[in-house]
Amino acid sequence: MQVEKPRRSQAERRAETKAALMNAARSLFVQKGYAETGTPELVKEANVTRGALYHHFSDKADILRAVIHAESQAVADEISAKTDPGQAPPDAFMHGAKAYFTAMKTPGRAHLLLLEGPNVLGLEEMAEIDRQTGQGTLIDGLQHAAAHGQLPAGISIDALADLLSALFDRAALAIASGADEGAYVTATQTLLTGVLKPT
Amino acid sequence: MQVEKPRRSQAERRAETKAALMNAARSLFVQKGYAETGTPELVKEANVTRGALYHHFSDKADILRAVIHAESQAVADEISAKTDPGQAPPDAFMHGAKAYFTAMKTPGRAHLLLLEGPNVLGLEEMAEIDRQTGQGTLIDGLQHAAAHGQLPAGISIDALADLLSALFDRAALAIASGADEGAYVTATQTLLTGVLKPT
DNA sequence: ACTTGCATACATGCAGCCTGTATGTTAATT
DNA sequence: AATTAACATACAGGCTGCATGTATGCAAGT
Repeated sequence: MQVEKPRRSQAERRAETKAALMNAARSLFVQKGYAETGTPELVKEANVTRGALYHHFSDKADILRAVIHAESQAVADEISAKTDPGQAPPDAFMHGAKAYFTAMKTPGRAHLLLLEGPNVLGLEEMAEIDRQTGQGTLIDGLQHAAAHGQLPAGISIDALADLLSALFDRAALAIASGADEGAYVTATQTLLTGVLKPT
Repeated sequence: MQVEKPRRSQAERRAETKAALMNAARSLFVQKGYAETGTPELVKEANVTRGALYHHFSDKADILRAVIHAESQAVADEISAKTDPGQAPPDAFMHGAKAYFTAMKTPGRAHLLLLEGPNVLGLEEMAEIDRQTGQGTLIDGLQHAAAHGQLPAGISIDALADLLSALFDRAALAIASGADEGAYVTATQTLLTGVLKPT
């Protein structure tokens, strides 16, 4: 019995172990939570050693950072794939929200992006990641709506975007946790149409 | 130099050390965060030993639980003191929200109740604490509004309450973090009046 | 083509800290 | 005086981050 050693290039080797670590991390962080997952258990699941882990990532939080980043990117991709860029503001928000809800239904994703992420990395860094991946879609949309006179005068777009963001997140989390999707979509829609008055 | 030993009753002694521990915990958890505060540091600040800590609390999270509970109770008390029970739903929510924002301005309170609490104890337990202290004011208010036909037909009160709760929390956190209070109050009001249509 | 030197990608071992518990001690209550 | 509550002290286990050791791919020179 000889274990085969398929001579891999450094780049391949590197990519494979990094992927193995991130897969194991995603799985365990979702299953048991970040704090309850130790690095010994993590590397065992990934079939590498702790040395490899600390070679690829600066510390334990850095793995979560990488996982979160990938997950956030996936959400942004899913949404932009299902979103029509030239859509009128009244419906555009609701379509975007639904796409967001759908993307967040991917198992474990809501847990990672809405719970573990903010907990470990903090709200500021999560906002920064959102900016890098999602490019501040919400604020753009609101500014567009404001330009068309569909927002009440004198309202702060930043504050409104912040509140709506919290709203969407909570809805996504509830839906992903098995709550009645229809109820949350309806409630979200009601709140949205309440601020966005037609031209 | 003789250190005085003021013969205290067991009840006094117990209350004093417990208070010292909770004060130290509140201070350090706010200053450095829960995870970054070790029990050795905590007991040093409280001038007791780790033995006392584990005599009064089952584990580290149990101290945070006690602090959170007290803080949540304080919020509930402040709000109910400034709230008129027999107020019409259109304004009642906004007055309640403002009272909530004000109560949450107490230094460290937002950090404890909206960040550390959910992180460490989880959303479910936080909801349970809210139920015990705040007695589900929001849902009551919404049901009252619905009974007077001030809510859109077919909307889920539970879902709406959940979303509004997330909204208020985010606003409170932003305000407590130094954001422009007026902007958030206005945005909150706009969203609220959007769902609550007058009779 | 082959070796020589080097950098990359890990593996292993160690030091420090932290949590929870078990056991010991003092002081109040009965 | 006996008992029990309220601590204090000591210990075991685990986990993180780093420091050091090793092997493998790679690139250059000859």
